[in-house]
Amino acid sequence: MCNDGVVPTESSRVRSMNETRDRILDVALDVLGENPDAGMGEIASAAGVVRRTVYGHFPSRPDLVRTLTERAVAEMTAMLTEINASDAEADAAWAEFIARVWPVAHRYRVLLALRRGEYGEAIHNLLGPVDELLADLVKRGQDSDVFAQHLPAGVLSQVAYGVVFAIAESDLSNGTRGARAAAITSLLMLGVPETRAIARAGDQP
Amino acid sequence: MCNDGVVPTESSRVRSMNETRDRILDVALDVLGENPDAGMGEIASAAGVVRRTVYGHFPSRPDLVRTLTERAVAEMTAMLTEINASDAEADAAWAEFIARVWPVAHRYRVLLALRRGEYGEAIHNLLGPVDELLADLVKRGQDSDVFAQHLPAGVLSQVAYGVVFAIAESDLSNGTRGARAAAITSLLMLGVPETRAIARAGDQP
DNA sequence: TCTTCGTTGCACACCGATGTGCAATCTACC
DNA sequence: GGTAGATTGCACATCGGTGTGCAACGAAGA
Repeated sequence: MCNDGVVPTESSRVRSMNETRDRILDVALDVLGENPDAGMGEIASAAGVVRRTVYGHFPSRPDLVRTLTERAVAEMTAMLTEINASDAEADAAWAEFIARVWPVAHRYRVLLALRRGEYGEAIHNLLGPVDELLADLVKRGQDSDVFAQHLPAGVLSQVAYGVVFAIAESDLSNGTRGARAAAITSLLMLGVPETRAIARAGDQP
Repeated sequence: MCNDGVVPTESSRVRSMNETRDRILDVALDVLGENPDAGMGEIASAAGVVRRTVYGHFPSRPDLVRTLTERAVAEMTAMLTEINASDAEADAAWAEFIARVWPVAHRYRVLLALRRGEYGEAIHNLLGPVDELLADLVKRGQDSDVFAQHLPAGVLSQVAYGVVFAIAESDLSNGTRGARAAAITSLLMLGVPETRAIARAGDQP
């Protein structure tokens, strides 16, 4: 009949299923963020669902984690390629990246913790593209003498955005205060002089 | 007879026992540094000893971890109180701290990873004094306008020495190159201008 | 109304790690 | 040589998490 849109196979049936699936993913990001070793049981109850149901959507725990990671990588790469495409100066681009990453940084903090440990290898591979884009941005900044060169772009970018997550974890994640602080701090570490760093961070209200 | 010195109760007996005990602790620091979730079995075999023997020295896994933490805390606090007692400028003191901490930073990296997860609470408490001393040093720097004030001393110190460990983990832990880079990076993040940061880091050969 | 299918609650087997017990073994010390 | 004690090798029980099977329930769809 009125098959409006795409793939309306079953209007309410598959929808509520997708809702629980998404809810499980959302909650899992939260729970694993608190404790990366949380079990399927914890995730299930946090999602208001029975453990058995989680296994109905994700065959195994690694599957769930992988899906989570792929989600994060997709978001991040989209954001980063867009920013990296602009011709803004590297420090301005970095500040914008922090501003846009901030609302989700705390959400995806689990990925940093998960990089070492069981799935470390897999996640590391998934996160590869993000790392590259980040390193590219820093390299661009170093080549244009906006960023310092006391460390190779690869490690500098890693450490710099590790700092962002570290700040995101420390209490003051309320409002934009944390975002500004994170932007300033990472810019300082990248070698941007204090006054300029503050100005760049201020560019993003 | 010749009871030379203190507590020579049994000269070679208890000594070889202490040797294995120390070896277990040393190796455990290593193994847990690679994988904080490593089991007693892994630690034991890495120490060239059977699992049962480890339980002979440490009643339980938490006991082992606690002993490890106490060791680290003792070393760190000793180092920090000494440095903090000097009347050097805050950035010079920080540079010296990094220089002295560097050789063991990679060794104690497990503590950073262990702060979240099972023993998180306990370790956090143990590490309290170290955190305080670090925060004191940064506060001193902020009060004398040597360090920036875009973040409260508490979180700034945490993030700054988190960076040191992060750099220590990233490959280039060979020689003093890494130490210099870590000192410069953390000083930059603390708000010290680049030229001065490089000079301070250079003070420590 | 009857069917479909996601969900539930319970069952179970499996696995790995923890911690303990105990006899056997080897070695430093008497 | 004999003995104490650390170490070993193996046994075992326990615990928690994983993944699966299956009969029920309940609500959307034919």
